[in-house]
Amino acid sequence: MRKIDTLNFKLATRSTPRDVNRQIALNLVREHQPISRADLARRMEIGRGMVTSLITELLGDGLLYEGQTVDVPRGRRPKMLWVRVRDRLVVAVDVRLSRTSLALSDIAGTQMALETFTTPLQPAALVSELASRIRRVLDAHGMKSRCEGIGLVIPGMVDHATGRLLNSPQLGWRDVEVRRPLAEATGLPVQIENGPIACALAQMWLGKRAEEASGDFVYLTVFDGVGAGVVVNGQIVRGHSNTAGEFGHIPLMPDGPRCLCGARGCLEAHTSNLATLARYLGLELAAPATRQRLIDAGLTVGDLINRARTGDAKALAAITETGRWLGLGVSMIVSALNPARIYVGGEITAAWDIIEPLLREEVGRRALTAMAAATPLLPQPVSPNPRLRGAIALVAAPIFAAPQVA
Amino acid sequence: MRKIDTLNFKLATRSTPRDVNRQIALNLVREHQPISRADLARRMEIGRGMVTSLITELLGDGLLYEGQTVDVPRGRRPKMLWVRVRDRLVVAVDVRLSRTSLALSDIAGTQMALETFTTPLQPAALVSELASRIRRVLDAHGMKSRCEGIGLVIPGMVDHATGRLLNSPQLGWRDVEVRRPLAEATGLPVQIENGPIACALAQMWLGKRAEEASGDFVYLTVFDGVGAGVVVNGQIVRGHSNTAGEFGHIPLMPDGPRCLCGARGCLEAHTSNLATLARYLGLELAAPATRQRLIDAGLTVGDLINRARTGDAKALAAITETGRWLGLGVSMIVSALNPARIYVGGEITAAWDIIEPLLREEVGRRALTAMAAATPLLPQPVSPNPRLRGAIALVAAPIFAAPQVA
DNA sequence: CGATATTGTTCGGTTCCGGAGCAAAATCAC
DNA sequence: GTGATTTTGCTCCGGAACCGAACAATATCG
Repeated sequence: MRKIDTLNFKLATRSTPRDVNRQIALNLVREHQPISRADLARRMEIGRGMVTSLITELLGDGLLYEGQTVDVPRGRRPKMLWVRVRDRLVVAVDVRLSRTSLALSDIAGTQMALETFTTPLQPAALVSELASRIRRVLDAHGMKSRCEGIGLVIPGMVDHATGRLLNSPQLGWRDVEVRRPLAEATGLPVQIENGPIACALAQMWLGKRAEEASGDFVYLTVFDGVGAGVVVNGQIVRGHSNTAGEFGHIPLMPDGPRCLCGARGCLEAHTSNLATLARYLGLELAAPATRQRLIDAGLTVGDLINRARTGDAKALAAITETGRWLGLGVSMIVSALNPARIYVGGEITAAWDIIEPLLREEVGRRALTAMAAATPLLPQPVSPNPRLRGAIALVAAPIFAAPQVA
Repeated sequence: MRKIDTLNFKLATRSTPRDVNRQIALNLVREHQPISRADLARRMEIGRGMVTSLITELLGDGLLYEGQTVDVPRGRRPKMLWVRVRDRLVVAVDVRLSRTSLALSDIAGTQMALETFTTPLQPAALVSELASRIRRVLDAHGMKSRCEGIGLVIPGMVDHATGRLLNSPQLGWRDVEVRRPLAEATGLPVQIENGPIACALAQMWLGKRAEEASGDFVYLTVFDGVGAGVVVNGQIVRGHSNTAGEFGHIPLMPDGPRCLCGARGCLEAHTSNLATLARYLGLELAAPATRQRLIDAGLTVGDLINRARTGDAKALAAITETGRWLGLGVSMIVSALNPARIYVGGEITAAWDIIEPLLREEVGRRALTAMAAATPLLPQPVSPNPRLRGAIALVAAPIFAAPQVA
C-alpha cells in the first residue's frame, strides 16, 4: 500500500495497461524461459489472444525471440519464447582505487571480454581513457550498434538522478560529473552507481530464480570499506541524500577503535579488510602511517585466512574477532530491516566455515523471533567480480523494471 | 525503479487507468482543498474533460463533495471541491498494557468521542468488550451505517496480511487472531497494526502538507519500549516476517545493561522510559523485582523531567544519559536509512530542549555528509495520542492509497 | 453591449483489454 | 487410416477509458 506522491506522480494513459502487461510478460519469459504463449497465458490468467498481441510487439522490438517448436504429449506443438541476448551487449566498468576493470558482456551476464588498467588520478582522464577503451572493445566485436549501454560502478556516493559523483573518499574526488561526459563521448546511455547497490542489483536481476524470489534483502559488502545495498519491495533504498545503506559507519562500540571516517567504533573500523589486517599486524587503523605499512606488508585477507588454516593462531584470532563484530552488524540489519535474506560479499567469505557460526550465534542471540533468527546468511564469491555483474545489472534493470504508475 | 514480483503481480485491466487517475485526483483534492476542476486539470496536466469525468465518479461514490462557488477575477466562477468528511466515521482503538483507549473520529482525524477502560487480560474478553463499546458509541452517534472501519493499534508484532497478533510480550499473548472475530462481531472492516507503524502512518496521512511531502522518514517511539515505523518510497517497511523497525533491540554496547529481551546493551535498555527511571532510582532494569518497584515508586518520566528542571541533578543526569544513547540510536538510523526526517515521540520529548543538542551532536559526529548530519529531528507531542491518530490513519490509508499495478 | 477570459460539459476518435470463435497441428481411439 | 480430441496460436469485435476539440455557461473589461 503506497501513498501517491502528489509532487511527482505519473498519470495513467491509454497505453499504460499495455506497458504494464508487456513488462509483466517480458519478466515472466525471463524467469521461465523457454515458455510457450499458452503457458504464459495460464500464468498471467489472461486469454491467449492477448498474449499473442503482447508477444508480437516484444518480438518486433527485439526483446524476445522465437525458438524451435518442441514436443508435447498431445495437441499442437508450441513455439518456445526466449529473451533475446545475442548481439545485445553491455559494457561493465568497475572503478577501484588502484585498478579499473572493464568487461564486455551480453545482457544476461555472459562475459565476452575483460581488461583491467590503472585507474587515472583525475576524472577527466578516466572518462577519456574509458571512452577510447570502450570504442576499441566494441569495434573489436564489430557490433557497436547493438550495445545497450554502459554500467559504471564507482566507489563513493552517487546521485542516481543526476549521475553526479557527490563524494568519493577513496578516489579523493568531490562533486564531479561523470555520466554526461562519458555518455557524450560514447553516444551510449550510462548508468552509474556505487558498489553495494550494484551488488544488490546483480542479485536481483542476474540471480537464479528460486533464491531471489522476494524483493526484500540486503547485500553486505566487506572490502576496504563496509557497506550495504538495501532492497525493499523490489526497490533499491537510496535514502533522501543518497547515503542509505552506510552500515559501515554505524557505531558498535562508542569508544572502539578510531575509524577512517573520524568517528569511533564503526562497524567498518572493526571488520573491513584493512581493520582485520591492522589487527593482525598490531597496527592502529587510523594512524597516518598505517595505510602505507599495510601496503608494504603486501598481505591480503586471503593470505591471512591461509595462515589461519595452517596453524597461525594470531591470524585465526584476527579473523574470529572480525567474525564476531560482523555478527553484531548483521544482527543490527536483521533488527532494523528484517530482510528475507542477507548476502555477504568480500574476501572474508573464504573463511565462511569459520565466521558463519559466529554470525549465526550473534544473530540468534539478538533476534526477537525465531523467524528473524533464521534469516539466511548467504556468502557470495569474490569471483566473478560481483561489482562487474552489478554494472551489467545497472543496464539490464531499466529494460525489465516495472513502469512507474501513479 | 521496481522489479516486478513474478509470483505476486497485478495485471493492468481495462479499468486500471481510471483507477489510477481517480486516485491521483482524490489525493490532489485532499492536499489542495478547496480546489476547482480547472485547477486540478492544470496540476494533473490533463484536459478539463477528463477531470469532469473523474470528479463525477468521485462525487457519486461520496468521496468528495462540491462546495459553493467562489469569486475569481474574471470568467465563470468555479465550484470548489472538498474531501467529504461529514458522516464518515472511524473507530480508533489503542490497546496498551494497563488501559485501552477508544475514540470516535471522522476520517480526517477530528475526534468526536473518547473513552478509556482497563485492558482485559484475555484476547476473547478484549474482543467482546470492544465490540459492545463500539456498538454503543456508534449507536450514540446514530449513524453506524457511515462508519468506514475500525483501526486497532496493539503492542507487539502483527502480521498485516492475516491480521494475526503473532507475539505481544507486553500483553503476554502469542499468535492470537484478533481481526476476524472483531470484524465478525461488528460487521466492520478492521485494520490492525503495532504502535510505531501506526504513528508513522498518522504522519503520512494526517499530517500537514508541507512537512510530509516526501515519503521517506522514520517515526521513533520511546515509551516503555523503543521502536520505529520506517517509511520508504511512501510505503511502510514491514520486513519479511513483520519485525522491521525493531531499532529498540539493536545493540549499542555489547556488554551494556541487560535488556528485557534477554540480550545486553540494546537501545531500549538504555533509553526506554523504564530504563531512564531505573537509572534514576539506581535499579537494575532486568532484575525480577524492578518492574514492581518502578510501579510502587509511582514515578513517570514527566515527573523526572520536572525534577530535573527544578534542580534535581540526579534526574538531569538520568535524562542527559538517555539523550546521549538516543543520539547514538538516531545516528544509526541516519546511517542505515538516510531518511528525509526523523520524528521522535514519547514522554521524553517534554525535555526536548535538553536532549535535542545531545542528539544533534551525536548525529553530527557520526554522519558521513553534511546533508545527513542536517537530518531534521522533529519531536512529536504525546497528546493528542499519536497511536490513536495512527489508528485513524489505518482506516484512511486504504481509501487514499495508490492502487497496486504490476 | 460586444470582446475576452475562465470554467465546466459533451462528443467523437483512438487505443487497448477481453471473451469467443476458428484454423493449425499434433495424438488417441478404434 | 480416419475421425475425435486436445492444445496452440490467431482473428475479430464489443466495451472501457483516454484525449483533443468544440461548445455552453458565466463572469469582467472597455
